[in-house]
Amino acid sequence: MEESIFQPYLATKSIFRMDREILRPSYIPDKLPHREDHIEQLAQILAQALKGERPSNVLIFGKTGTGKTAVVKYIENEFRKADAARMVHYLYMNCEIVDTPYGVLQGIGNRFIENFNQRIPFTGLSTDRVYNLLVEKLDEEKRVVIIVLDEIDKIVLKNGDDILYQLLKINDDLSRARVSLIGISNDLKFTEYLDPRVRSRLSDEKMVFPPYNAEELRDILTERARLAFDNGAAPEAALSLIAALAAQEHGDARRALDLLRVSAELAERNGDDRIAEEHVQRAKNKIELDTVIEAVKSLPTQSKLILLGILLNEEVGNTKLTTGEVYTTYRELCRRTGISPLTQRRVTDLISELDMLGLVHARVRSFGRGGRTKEIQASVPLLDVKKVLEKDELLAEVRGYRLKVQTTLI
DNA sequence: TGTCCACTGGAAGGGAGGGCTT
DNA sequence: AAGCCCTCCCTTCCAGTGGACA
Repeated sequence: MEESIFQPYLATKSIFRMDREILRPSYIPDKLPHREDHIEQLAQILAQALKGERPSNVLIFGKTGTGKTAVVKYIENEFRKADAARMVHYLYMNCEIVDTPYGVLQGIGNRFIENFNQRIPFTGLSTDRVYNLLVEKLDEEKRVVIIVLDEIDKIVLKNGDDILYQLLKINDDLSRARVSLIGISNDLKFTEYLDPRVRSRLSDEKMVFPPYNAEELRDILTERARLAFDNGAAPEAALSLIAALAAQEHGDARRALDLLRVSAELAERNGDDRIAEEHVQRAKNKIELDTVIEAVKSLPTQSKLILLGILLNEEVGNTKLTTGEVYTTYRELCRRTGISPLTQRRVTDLISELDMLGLVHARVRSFGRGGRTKEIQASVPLLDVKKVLEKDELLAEVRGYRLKVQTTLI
């Protein structure tokens, strides 16, 4: 066969044993190290459902990557196995993606509607209508419905607790079906935003998932590495390093697994047969940069313009900016690109969004007579991000544009 | 001690885009 | 076609504010 340019890459022997899905956070292994107790506790509560009774509502707390979602999905699989007759419906919903009351009701409802044409549309009906439709659908049969609301704090923060109130009292409107809720939150304080009645009904049972420490992370990595790699491809030293790095980042197991996967990919691409410390360090940098670049790419144009404005200032040595300065630069960029400018009020909000995404630092500071404003600073690598921004066709007019250096008088 | 700057961030509301109901 | 309803993105309006300075 003729040599193709792909040949060298195909020839390198993969250090992954089979598909690398095993290292993705979405993969649910048969064993979740250091979460056995939580699984058991949750199983005990939810087992009621198999007797046809409504289990208690559960609230689960824990930071990202502490295994909340994994445990909940694990239980879902167990229900699949145990409940052949499908009396128990277990449905998972992420409130960060579906973040409106309407969306949640619609999402739940559609799980019970097989006929595509009868599905609840994503807009158009009144929320009450959708609720009634949902009640009607659920009550068609005697069944127990367990609804998992992941990132439940997101929806409460945005829309208040009306939707939870509605879902909690849905059992009063049902005669045959029964509904239980499992809420998952990153934020321990989130119940403070709830109406006391909602709070007490929602948290019949509470569970807290503590962050993993380095040792526990190493166990998790070892377990996964055993499945994913051939012997020796992931030496203990490498796993320990990854565990240590991830433990520094608040014990996030998802981070640890990502780091392992990317380290392995880098080792493989390099033609090495095992993961070395160097691969781990490079993987760490790569992940950090990739995350930022992805976030920047998916920004709406207006936010890109604002971010570019902040970076252009940084380029000329102006690192700490006020809202006013950012807005002035932004207006200039709008003028040059022909994009119609937003009001300063809106731009403040967009700056706050950039802050939440971790792309800039913005904190409110008072300069006395100089007024009270945000102090804004980019927190992304200037050159890499600028390159990404300038790829946007809408920003073509300002490619290579530089700000004039301020002549400081003093 | 009070003033006053440059905003902040809440509230209300408009209107576009989507889609059902009658 | 007219009348609703929902969400998203945005504008307008504005009371409120931390702290350097007079």
